Amino acid sequence: MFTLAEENYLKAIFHLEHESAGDVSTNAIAESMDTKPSSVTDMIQKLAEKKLLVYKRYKGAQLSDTGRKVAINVIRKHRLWEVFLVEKLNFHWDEVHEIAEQLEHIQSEELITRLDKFLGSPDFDPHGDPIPDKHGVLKRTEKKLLSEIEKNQKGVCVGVKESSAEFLQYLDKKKISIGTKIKVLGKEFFDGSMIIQIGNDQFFISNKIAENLYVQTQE
Amino acid sequence: MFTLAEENYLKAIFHLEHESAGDVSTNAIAESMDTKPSSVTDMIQKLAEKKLLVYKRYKGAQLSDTGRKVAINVIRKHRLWEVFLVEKLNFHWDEVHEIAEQLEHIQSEELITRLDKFLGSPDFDPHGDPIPDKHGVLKRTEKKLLSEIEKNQKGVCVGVKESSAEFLQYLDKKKISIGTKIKVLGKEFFDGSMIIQIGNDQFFISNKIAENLYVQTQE
DNA sequence: TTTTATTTTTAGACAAGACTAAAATAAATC
DNA sequence: GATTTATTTTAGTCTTGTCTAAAAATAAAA
Repeated sequence: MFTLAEENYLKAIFHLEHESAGDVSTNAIAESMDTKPSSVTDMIQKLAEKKLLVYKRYKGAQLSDTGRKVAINVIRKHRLWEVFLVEKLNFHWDEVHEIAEQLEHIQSEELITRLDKFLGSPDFDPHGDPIPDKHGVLKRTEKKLLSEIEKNQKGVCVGVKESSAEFLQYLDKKKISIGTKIKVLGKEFFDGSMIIQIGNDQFFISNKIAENLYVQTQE
Repeated sequence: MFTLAEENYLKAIFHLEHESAGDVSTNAIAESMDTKPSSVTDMIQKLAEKKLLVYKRYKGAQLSDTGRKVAINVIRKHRLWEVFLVEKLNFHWDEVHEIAEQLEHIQSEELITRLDKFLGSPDFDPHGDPIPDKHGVLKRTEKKLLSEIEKNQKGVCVGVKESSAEFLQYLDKKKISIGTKIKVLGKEFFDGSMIIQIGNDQFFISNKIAENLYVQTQE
């Protein structure tokens, strides 16, 4: 249906639309896709002709409803494959992105339907990002940074803000992953550091960590 | 490492080399890949420059050792994914080819190592074709056509010769699939038809069926 | 051994998707 | 408001992989 390049552009534009309001600039797309602005102009003009986005010269791009649908479907596939790689093939959550970037372009509705079922229709990927359902509907999560949680409150780890390999490896060492339940036992005012409890273990974490970890607070 | 087109050419040439002896002709490749001979000439010249095959003008092509290694690796991936689709996602064996054609090009050694392990290192794909191991070694099967089996001999169904959707569906209806044990109870001389036993059921099959079903006779 | 037919290759063109260099537009500064 | 700076677009080129049409080599037939 759509080429690999087209799908990647739509996906990138979708993500950029959610990072800041308004139209997405040519330069922003170029930077996020590690390509040149002139190449981006070429492509968004083609995508505009195909009605996958709305484009005005010098004014940036904005996904159309159909364009958004395509983007969300690619993201759904990406995240489902990530679950597969981590849950079934025992990859670490910091190893799966590149492979999922390839798998997300496999064309077969039936495949994704069955994969979803096989995985138990997960709502979140291994990084805690929500997986859109068949109709593109995302489970809305009220996720906060761990640093925003008050003393004695609990939360479930649902993702990370900055996903550098070093940070993910730190979390791995501390046995923190998606679904890990965290309770804030104490919070230091002057530097934002915390004492937290995971299972029966209690330990200290710095503000830098707490500001990069998303948790979902229990209603 | 290699492009999608390159991998497909190498795979096609590998299969053609096993269908008949000698160099593989330009026309044969073109036909098997549903493309034009001139396109094939272009590509095999490029592949020859990359030392993936040996090519002499007007004399056809022949895979080099490295070319064969690449082809076998693609076939390994294709067949492992077919096992995954049938065993884990419950696809029918006549639905998986197209999807596996896409999945076979996913680039990640680690992925295939883990997929193989996850599937229990299968020796055969759902069509009964052998799956090359990590080093490209194929389990040698002494497979015969069912029509070649003598009365009172037994065999295990390992594959089909012509895999048209109609034929595969016929087999499905008769509950014949890979691993099915078949015993020849009687053989009619003049038309080659047979009475066979599968489990506790006995039934009649025509020569046309018997000539399209591969079985492995027990040593 | 010519002639004819078939196969294969070359030459030239095209689409997708990228690039560089230069021009056009918009934003920022004086 | 004029000018400098940054962003975006155009024009032209390149690579990959394909095609058509025509030429060249091989194989088959007379």
